[in-house]
Amino acid sequence: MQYWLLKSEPHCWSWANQIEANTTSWDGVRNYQAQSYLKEMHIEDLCFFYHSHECKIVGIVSVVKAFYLDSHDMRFGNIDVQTIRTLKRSIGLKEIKSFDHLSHLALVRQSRLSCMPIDKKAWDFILGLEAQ
DNA sequence: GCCAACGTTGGC
DNA sequence: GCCAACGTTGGC
Repeated sequence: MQYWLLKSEPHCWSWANQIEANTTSWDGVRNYQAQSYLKEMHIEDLCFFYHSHECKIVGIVSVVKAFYLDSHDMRFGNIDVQTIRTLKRSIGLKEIKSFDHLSHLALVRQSRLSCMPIDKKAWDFILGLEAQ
């Protein structure tokens, strides 16, 4: 089981859209590094759903279909994700940045990356913030 | 809305 | 294959 973070521009695809759709193809990733992470994802992996611009994690989705080529553009591929749940409270980038032991995250180091791994330790810690 | 930090393109 | 110019993303 691996953990990830997926960024979405809320004006394009918001958490509300995700809840309504329940299952959706995660397409439109056009960055080489992000694509390579998509390829590494497996069914049942969990992903934070992050709103860019608002800069906060709002929910959790799971991978329900592994990497497959996009039918319209064979140079790139997608995965499918399913809504798991909304976080009890959203967790902002500012808060994440306030912890030194989270400074290694690509979320902090590579702001432009839209799809990235989250190690289990960081995943558990961030989820723990939810209850506070 | 601005701009830093990338990624991409194309002329050489 | 280098790199200048340009385009894009996302945090602020």
